[in-house]
Amino acid sequence: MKYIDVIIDNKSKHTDSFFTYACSDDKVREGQKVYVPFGKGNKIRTAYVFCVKDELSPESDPEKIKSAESLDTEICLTREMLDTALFMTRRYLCKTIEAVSCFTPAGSPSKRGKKRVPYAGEEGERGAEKLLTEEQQRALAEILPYVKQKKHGLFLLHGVTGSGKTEVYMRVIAECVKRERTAIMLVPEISLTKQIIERFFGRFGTENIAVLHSRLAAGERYDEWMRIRRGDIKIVIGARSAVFAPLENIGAVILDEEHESSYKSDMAPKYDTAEIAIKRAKAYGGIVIAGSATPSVNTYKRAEEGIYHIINIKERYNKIKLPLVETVDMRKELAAGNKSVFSGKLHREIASSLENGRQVILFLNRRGYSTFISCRECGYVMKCPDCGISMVYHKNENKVVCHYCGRQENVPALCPDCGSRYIKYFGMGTEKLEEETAVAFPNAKTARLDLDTISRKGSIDRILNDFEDRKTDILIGTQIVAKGLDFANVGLVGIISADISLNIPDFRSAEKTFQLITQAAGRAGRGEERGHVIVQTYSPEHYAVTAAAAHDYEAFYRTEIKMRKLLGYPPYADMMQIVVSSAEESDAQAGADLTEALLRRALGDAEALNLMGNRPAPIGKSSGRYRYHMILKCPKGKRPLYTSFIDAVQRQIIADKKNKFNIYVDINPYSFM
DNA sequence: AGCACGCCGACT
DNA sequence: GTCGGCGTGCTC
Repeated sequence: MKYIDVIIDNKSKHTDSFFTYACSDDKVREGQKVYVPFGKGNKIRTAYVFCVKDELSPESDPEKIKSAESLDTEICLTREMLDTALFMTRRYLCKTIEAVSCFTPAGSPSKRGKKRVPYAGEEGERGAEKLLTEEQQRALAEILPYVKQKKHGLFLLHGVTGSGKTEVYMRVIAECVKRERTAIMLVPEISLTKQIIERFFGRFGTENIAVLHSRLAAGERYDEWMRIRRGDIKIVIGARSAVFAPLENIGAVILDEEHESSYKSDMAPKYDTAEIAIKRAKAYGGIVIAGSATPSVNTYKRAEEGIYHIINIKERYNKIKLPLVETVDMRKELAAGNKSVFSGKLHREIASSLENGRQVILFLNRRGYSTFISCRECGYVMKCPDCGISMVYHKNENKVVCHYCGRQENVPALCPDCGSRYIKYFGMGTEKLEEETAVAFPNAKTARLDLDTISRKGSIDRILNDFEDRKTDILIGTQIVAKGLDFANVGLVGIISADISLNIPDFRSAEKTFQLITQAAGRAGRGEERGHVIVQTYSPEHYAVTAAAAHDYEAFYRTEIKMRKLLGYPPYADMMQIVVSSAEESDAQAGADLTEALLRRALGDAEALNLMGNRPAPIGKSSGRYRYHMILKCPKGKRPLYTSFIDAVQRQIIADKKNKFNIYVDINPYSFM
């Protein structure tokens, strides 16, 4: 007879703790999926074993102990997976079962006996190993000894677009496979990664790779999980959830485009993929490689501190020159009487590109509906005096609002800076841009690529194929067009407005702008001819714009890190968003007030100064529930302390069943809406 | 979260 | 009398 401590698979916050069962089957192991009777009705529920004991611990009451019903002999997690799940529970303040569920396959075995290989017949250059550039060789010389010696290490591969980072990843993975170790290749968005996947299939063979993507049916997912767990598969490719692949002896985890926001989960558990990757790799003496042309400020800071080894790749393949990036000052355009979306320069360049038979990409990053208040005369942008963040125009109330602290102001009739009456709110989306493009270039064929046009299944491939086949001349799109697309015939990239991302109400706005300009610019001139990029902006002197135009990451980083330090933003702090929601507005507000009071008491007078907000969240109502939020700025190094306070408050609130509101925490959310 | 228990009002 | 409303409390 064994005794097992299990976590029950149900959604309740009230049962998020260990329960002890007797188990007559001696084959039971830690990590095993089991079925146990639970609650008054003894309904059979799924559970996961965290601990197997021979004796009942003295504090548990033998009278109360029930017996486990049966074992699931198929599914058993490893100790490392359990430990990583527990790490997540502490770090992200999620329920243990939520963390465990990341590691377990949903569903049951696929009914269809044979699994179809999704990319069959699309094998690339089989086995073709490209010759390495000097810089790639140096990168590998630094990384491979870690793999060979089974030594844990973190690497930041900082290389411009087209510098051959993927070849470095593949060589590292080949070394892992050679040593009977495994590897995880993470990409931000699997649907935009066909080229990388095909190269991997070509190099390693389809039978050795599992590609995990959201299109997999539950049964297929289960089958893939089993294939990986059995050890049949050594290489896993996928988006962020692939970091939980049931591999053992992990030699390397690679995060390609590490700066991408999709590596932060926005659903519970709200984990940071890089942190999971590091935790898991470390357990096996494996390495983590974060690769990007525009590393996140957080990661670069950690590289400066020596936590990551930084490896630079400065040269592009075949020494293709980086594109020429020119900035157009839109204030001068207005002064010259041009009110169109196209500056004179961009208009001329588009016309001449089309004449020469070359294609054009127009990029407009219109995220959500955010608009901003700006003076067309002097470039002044209305910012919250408390938060230093751009304020957003709310049409309903006709007010200007800071989405960070909730501060409201009236719409100014005149520019507070220069007194001009040309102060206006702006809003231009890709749809309108497409219309205006059609008017300006009536002979050109245009296509639009954004969330609205790709929602239909397969339409993304059609749009991209048409562009590839030169059936369209001008491709207009949001961030999607800036990411990883590779068209040899694109000579010109126009960034319609760098100001949109610059003025979003977020402390990362400069970072996002630098990344977007750099990534979009990387789409130009991937063939033989040098590409040309035109950036239109009302803030041509902003450091994010000038640094991106000069292809100078260091210059951007130095300015940005100073600002972050000054304002106490990440990486000098963790931003903890606490959201209270309820079906009734009054309950949500009362809940937020109670949460705030409890938190202030737990934090003490000094630390409570870092608790800001407690007001309706910018998105004040979502799926019928009213939302309030507050933000706790946690200074570097105090994260365990602060999370323990929040955890205690959360438990206290949950314990009182009279409370009619929900509370959740998102640590370093990507968006504070 | 479920689910059962239990203490009140409405109805055959 | 008894059927069922949902407030309360517990789950190894």
